[in-house]
Amino acid sequence: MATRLTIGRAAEAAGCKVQTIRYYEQIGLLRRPPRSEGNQRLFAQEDIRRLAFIRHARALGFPLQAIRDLLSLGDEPEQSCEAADAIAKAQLGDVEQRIEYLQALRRELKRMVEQCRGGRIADCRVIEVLSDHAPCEMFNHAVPRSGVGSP
Amino acid sequence: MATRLTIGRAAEAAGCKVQTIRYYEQIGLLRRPPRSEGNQRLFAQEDIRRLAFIRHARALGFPLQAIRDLLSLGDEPEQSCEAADAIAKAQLGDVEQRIEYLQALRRELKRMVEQCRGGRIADCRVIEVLSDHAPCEMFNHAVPRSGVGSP
DNA sequence: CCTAACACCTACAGTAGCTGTAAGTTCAAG
DNA sequence: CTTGAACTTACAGCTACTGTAGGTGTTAGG
Repeated sequence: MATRLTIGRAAEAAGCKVQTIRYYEQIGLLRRPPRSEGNQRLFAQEDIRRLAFIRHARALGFPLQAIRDLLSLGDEPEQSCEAADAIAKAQLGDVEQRIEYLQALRRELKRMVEQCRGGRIADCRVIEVLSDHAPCEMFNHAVPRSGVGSP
Repeated sequence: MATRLTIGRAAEAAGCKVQTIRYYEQIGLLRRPPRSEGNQRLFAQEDIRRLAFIRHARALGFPLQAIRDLLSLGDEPEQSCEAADAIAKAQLGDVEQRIEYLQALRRELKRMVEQCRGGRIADCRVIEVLSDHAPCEMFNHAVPRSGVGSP
């Protein structure tokens, strides 16, 4: 029951473009999958899961290098625990800062939507509220240049 | 006490590169600030706050268009309530999905760090856990192409 | 006052992470 | 066996920066 998928189905499953998958293969994030008689890629379920993981992590703004690090945790389960621990902890700290910031953003957006019920926007404090994190270095690795928005 | 900052100080304050600020000015995300005698930009505190907001939002993976929308909530407080409401609600939905996903990521990272205390990584389930969100369309606009990571 | 060092200026080229297009091949339905 | 969608490679183009070149402004020390 080796239900292998062609690249189009894989892309559909992961919610990304076909070219993105080929790109990930090219830069070594995904293995080079076996090919059909006619030279078409055939992806196993494991490939699809790995791809889905990459897409989710990208959607959250993790750069490919951080994703490479996270993936290495699963790829080399026999590597020293300290190394894995360091990667996981760094990502965890990053994730917690993101959550905190997003919760502040959510509070303010909710407040605005509430206020809107009453007619006009009196005072929009989105910027004030969300820019005042002065000493928070935020993330250690840079934000995706190209839209990490939504795939 | 108009404590205006030169571009270098502004960049330091916001945790970004000098060129990034000039870029934001160029694409109209930041106003063209007043200049000194010698033609150097002088940023007011309000500019810095706006810049800090943009950087935070970018670090979270929001594309510049979404940031433009958020900023417009503050820039045009007299705009129709329906328009503002639509923007705020769309962003709110996006933000809530991000929070949910990040919380799942946090749970799993914590689990790994816990497990790590015990010595070696027995079974790393990071990928399994985070790729199993099959039917979650996640975000509506694409992920930043270029690193939203950290600046 | 003069100069060295450093921050600023414009302009443009290069990078990451995709995304689209062109030109051609393969596969599955009818 | 044909038609058309899905695949192939290759390469150009996009977003959001980032770096570099070549020149000007600003400031600290002598």
